[in-house]
Amino acid sequence: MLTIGELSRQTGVKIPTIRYYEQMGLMDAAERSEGNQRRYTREEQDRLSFIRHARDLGLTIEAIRKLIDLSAHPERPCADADRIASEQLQAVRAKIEKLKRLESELERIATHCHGDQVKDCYVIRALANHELCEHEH
Amino acid sequence: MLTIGELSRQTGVKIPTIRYYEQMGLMDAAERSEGNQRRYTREEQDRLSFIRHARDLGLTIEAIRKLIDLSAHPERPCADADRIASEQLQAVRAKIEKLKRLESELERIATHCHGDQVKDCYVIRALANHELCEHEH
DNA sequence: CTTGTAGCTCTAGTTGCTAGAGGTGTTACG
DNA sequence: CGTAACACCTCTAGCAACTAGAGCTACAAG
Ligand SMILES: [Zn+2]
Ligand SMILES: [Zn+2]
Ligand SMILES: [Zn+2]
Ligand SMILES: [Zn+2]
Repeated sequence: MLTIGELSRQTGVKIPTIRYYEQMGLMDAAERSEGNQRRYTREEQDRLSFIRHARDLGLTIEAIRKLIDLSAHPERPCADADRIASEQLQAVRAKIEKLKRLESELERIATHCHGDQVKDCYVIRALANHELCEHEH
Repeated sequence: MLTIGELSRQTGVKIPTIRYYEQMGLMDAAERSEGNQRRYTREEQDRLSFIRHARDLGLTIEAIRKLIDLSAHPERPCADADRIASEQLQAVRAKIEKLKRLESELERIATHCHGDQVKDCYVIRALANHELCEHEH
C-alpha cells in the first residue's frame, strides 16, 4: 500500500490533483488508514498512470471517464474508445492548423518593426489593423 | 454614439464580453445615457477592435493591457511592444511543437486498433502504457 | 515523548469568458 | 400619449482542470 505522497512520486501527479481526480470520479475513493489517510494499491497506481497519460495526450476528464468505464467491460466492443481517440486526433490537428495561421501573422508582426517609438511601432499598427493580415483568424 | 449592442455588431465582440473588458480595465468606463446605458464613441470602437484582434492572435488580457498603456505614450520607445509580440510568437511556436508531438502519438493510437473488443483495444493499451510511445510529452 | 514531515478538509483563486435572474430604459406604432 | 417589444442594467454563478492556502491531525524517527 502506498501513501498519497508515494503515489504522487511514482506517477508524477501532484497530491492535490490526485484528490481532485477522486472528487471527479476518475479515481475510486481510496481505502483509508486508521487515521483516515488514503492508501493506494498497485492497481490504483496503474489507473492513475493511465489518467496521467491520457491527460498528457490532451484528453478531457470526461473522455477519460468514458474510457475508464469502457475498460471495466472488456467484452464490449471498443468502437467508443477508438472514436474518442480519433476525435482527439482531429481536435489536435485543428488546433495545429489554427496555431500555424497565428504563427505566420505573428512572425510578420514581430519582425517588421524598425521604428523605435510607439507612434511608429509596427506591432501596434498591425494589431490595430487586421487589413494588414494575410489570413482570417 | 453607439449603444453596446451596435458596438457589439460592429466589432463582433459579444455584449457581456465588452462589459467584461471594461471590468478588466481594457476598455475605459463608457459614458452613460440619461437612463444609465453605455454609449460609445468611434475611438472606443477602434480600441475594442484592437483588443479583439489581439485576442484573436492569442495575446492575454494582461499583455493587451500593457500594449494599450504603451499606445497612450507615443513618444516612448516601443521595445516593450516588440517584446510582447515576439514572446507571443515563441509561445505559439512552443505550442505547435508540443501539439505535433501529440499528433504523431495520437495518429498511431487512433489508427492501430484492429480488435473489436475492449480487452484487445489498442487505444486502451496505448494509454495504459507510455512505453509504446515514441516521444515524451 | 517530542519533533518534523506528511496528510486531512474546505475554501477560494486562476483565465476568459458565458448564462441567467430580476429589474429598468428606449423606441416605434397606433 | 400609452403600451408592447426589445435592449440594456447589475449581480451572481458556472465552465475546465487544476493550484494554493488555512487550520488541523497522523505518523515515524530518535
Ligand atoms: Zn515597435
Ligand atoms: Zn488579423
Ligand atoms: Zn479499439
Ligand atoms: Zn506516451
